[in-house]
Amino acid sequence: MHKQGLTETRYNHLIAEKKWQILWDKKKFFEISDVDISLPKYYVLEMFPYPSGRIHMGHVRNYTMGDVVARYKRACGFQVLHPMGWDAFGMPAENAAIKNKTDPAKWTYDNIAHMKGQLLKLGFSIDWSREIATCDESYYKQQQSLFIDFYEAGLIKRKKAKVNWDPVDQTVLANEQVIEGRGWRSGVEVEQKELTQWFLTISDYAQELLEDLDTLDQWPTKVRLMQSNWIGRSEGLQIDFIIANKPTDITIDVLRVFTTRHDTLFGASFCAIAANHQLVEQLLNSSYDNINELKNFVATCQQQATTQEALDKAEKIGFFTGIYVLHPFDETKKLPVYVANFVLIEYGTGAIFGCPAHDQRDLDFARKYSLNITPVIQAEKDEEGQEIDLGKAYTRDGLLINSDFLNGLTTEQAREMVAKRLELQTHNNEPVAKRIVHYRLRDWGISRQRYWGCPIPFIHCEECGLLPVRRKDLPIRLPKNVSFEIPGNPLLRDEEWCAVTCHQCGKNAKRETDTCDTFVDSSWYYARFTDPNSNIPTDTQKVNYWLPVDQYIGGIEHAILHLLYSRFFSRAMKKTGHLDCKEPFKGLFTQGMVNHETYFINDNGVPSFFEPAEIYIQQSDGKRHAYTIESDTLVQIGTIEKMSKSKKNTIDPSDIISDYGADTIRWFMLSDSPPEKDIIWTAEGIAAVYRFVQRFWRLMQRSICLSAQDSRGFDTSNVKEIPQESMNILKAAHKILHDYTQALDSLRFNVCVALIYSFTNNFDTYIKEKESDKNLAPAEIAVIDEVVKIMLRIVEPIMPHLTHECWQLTGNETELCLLPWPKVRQDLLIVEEIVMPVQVNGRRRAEIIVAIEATDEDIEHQALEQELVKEAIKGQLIKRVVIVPRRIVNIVVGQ
RNA sequence: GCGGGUGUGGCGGAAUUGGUAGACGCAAGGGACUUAAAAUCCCUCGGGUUAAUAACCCGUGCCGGUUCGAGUCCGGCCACCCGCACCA
Repeated sequence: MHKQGLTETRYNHLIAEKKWQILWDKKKFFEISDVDISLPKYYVLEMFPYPSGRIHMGHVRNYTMGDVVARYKRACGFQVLHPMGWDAFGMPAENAAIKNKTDPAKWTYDNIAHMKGQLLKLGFSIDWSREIATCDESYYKQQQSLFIDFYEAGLIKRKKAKVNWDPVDQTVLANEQVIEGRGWRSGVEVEQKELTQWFLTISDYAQELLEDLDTLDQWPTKVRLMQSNWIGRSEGLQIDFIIANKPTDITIDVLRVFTTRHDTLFGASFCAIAANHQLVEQLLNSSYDNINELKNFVATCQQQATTQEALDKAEKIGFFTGIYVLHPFDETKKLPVYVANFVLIEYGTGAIFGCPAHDQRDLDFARKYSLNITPVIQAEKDEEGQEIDLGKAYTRDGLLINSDFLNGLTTEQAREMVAKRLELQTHNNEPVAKRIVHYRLRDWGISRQRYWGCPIPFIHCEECGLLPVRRKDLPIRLPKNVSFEIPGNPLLRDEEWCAVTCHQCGKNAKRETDTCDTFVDSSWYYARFTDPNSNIPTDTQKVNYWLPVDQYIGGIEHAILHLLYSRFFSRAMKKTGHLDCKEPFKGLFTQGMVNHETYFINDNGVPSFFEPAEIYIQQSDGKRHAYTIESDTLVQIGTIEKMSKSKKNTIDPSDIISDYGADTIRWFMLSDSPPEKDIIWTAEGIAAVYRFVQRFWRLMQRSICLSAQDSRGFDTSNVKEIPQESMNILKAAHKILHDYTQALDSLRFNVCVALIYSFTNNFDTYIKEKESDKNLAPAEIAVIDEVVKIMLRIVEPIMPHLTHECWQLTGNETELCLLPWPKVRQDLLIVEEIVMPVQVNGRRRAEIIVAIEATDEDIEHQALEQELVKEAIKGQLIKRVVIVPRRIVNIVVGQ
């Protein structure tokens, strides 16, 4: 291209993006076929998608961030693993099958094909040769093998337990999948059922999972905290209260309670047990007098709603059993035992002692049943010296009162003293109390009574009992052509599939019909990516080279579920010899959502929503008004919310890619908002980015046109021969390179974007001046060339197609994405002169330009010379002059 | 209730971690080019005093403190957001 012959062209994203995507794919730039374990590695991973059918903006934002990191790290010399796969098992495929009478497998693989096509158009630098879907036989075969290993190592158990049953989805749910008493998918209230289920023994790892959170210094504190709360460690005391008047037919002679407030033991005035406590069960099966009343009460408790509002309003009610227990320090004191609706069987021992003065629930209860309220902690006085409100339980620390030998001790000392004494006290040769650590974390129930999941590789033999399938018989494949017309688990009804011959005794046996929770599938996929075709779950050498994942990126919604399960899985896989790292994700980044405003009309109090595509916006008297395109009806502009089908405020990424291009959408996703915060999608915003894409293209065309002139081999390290203006732009470019690299290292993409905008403005001004200059000096040509190279290289991770297209204009042979990251020239960051603001008593009065080597005396002298400074000082005494090197001058004056 | 976070123009947000608050982008207003539109380019844009793009005053949720100097640190409030929760 020649300067005179230049006619600026518009950048055609449709042609350019297609061209580069084909080339990258053909040259396999992003595939790692032969791993060189002597190279430094970097594993960047984004949470793999569920193949719902279409890519949404959340995916685009997530994978754009990952791609920028991957491209950047490659340029920094790392061997980068950046794979993609599909979390492909799960309910939606089955629901679709029920609705449309399709095969879940076909539905899933069709969706994968479509979504992969969408992802390819975004130009992500993904190693597609490693693509896996969790519903692939080759994947779940290895998962079944892992399952058997875990079983043999005691990491999986089959046990009878109360589980959460979702009556709509007809399956069991893990505790983590129950939100406010409702199934996380179906939204209906879950029921409690006693079933024999498969459990992963995650609770054995509670302490380790908790402690090791401290090592995850590249995780958001928030996520670590959420996990810590979920594991819910509490140190307390388990105390056995001796039953004073044991009724006949009752085998229990002590009531075991758990408490963290044993310092308040002298304030105890009753005990309470859960409605489904063992003692209640025994009473119901005994010759107990009030058996009918008790039955009724238990029924009332079980009907109790578990929603938040209901719990807030629910009255504390109890039923006196007629049983009394002895106070462990004072046998003359007998505490009545109640069945109470606020005591949970799941927590602790399902029984408590109540201390009304220092626990709000106990106080409410005590008031209702006229039980003693004895304060045992001296309440602090408030600011006005008033005793703190007695209507409320005093739950803070303080000094002990009314507590015999504990009087005067602090709460902490009292706890220690109580524990010590009760540990020594015995009943039937057993210590009355034991210090225990209780965790909220329960074992992870993974049985699902569904078809579209990984079959659990076990058989039930009438003779031999429960047996794992032999390895050589793996995988246990899902049956094909299954009917979904009857509700419930199709596997259970498939007699042909269920019937097997026991490999041990040769008799008839039945296949296990439960499948794995899909969270099992996603708990180890990051390990499988390191060698997706291996005929064992992981290739030790490869998995240990690549793991841990250096940067994992995904949504905060997985803070507990997926991330906790994965942390457990890596430990379990370590124990069974499949890999050698405890923590699977070294760095974690949780990105914000993509939001959009909503449009609706009020239809008799019910909002009826419109898609952004159905709406146009007009401005009048400073306000925005929305109208429907179809009929010009005025609609209301609602709140800005997460894009969702129900609010119809979604934008299809594919439409944006065809209208504006992948680079535009990628740039938009990273601009403005910090990556951890939500971003607001606007039509104006995306149009503005597109303007920038065109502007950048024009600027690069013009710059490359200038730099194409002969620079006669000028070397820009000859700084003395570079004219001032060009020197300034070269320095600015290196400063941007420096700042940009720093921002990228800390994933502050929005700052990167702003830096590029800013520098583009400067460079544009500079190029305009140089274009009017007929005879550019070789030094100037060389500077333009260097600046263009830096710009293109650093923008490439975000807008790879556009920058490759520009790079092609320079005539360089090597593809841009293969070039190393530019080195910051430290000599160019050094400034000779600095602008220093001069303050008088902290108020800025003037600015001085000083040489870098200027002494404090020089600076002070120059500062005091300023007219405005003189005026501000006028008549006052200079007390002190603060000079912060390279920053600021502050003159402190006074009378 | 417990735990955590956030608060900066009309909006999204910068601010070298204690050193010129408002970078950059959006929106808005004005202008140039054009028959017109699109596209592009230029200017203004926190509030106030002012002829002024001279200078000064106020200004980072509120009150106070530390400091030569506070958006940044400390104490106390207020508001909003998120997570957990009859957890003993």
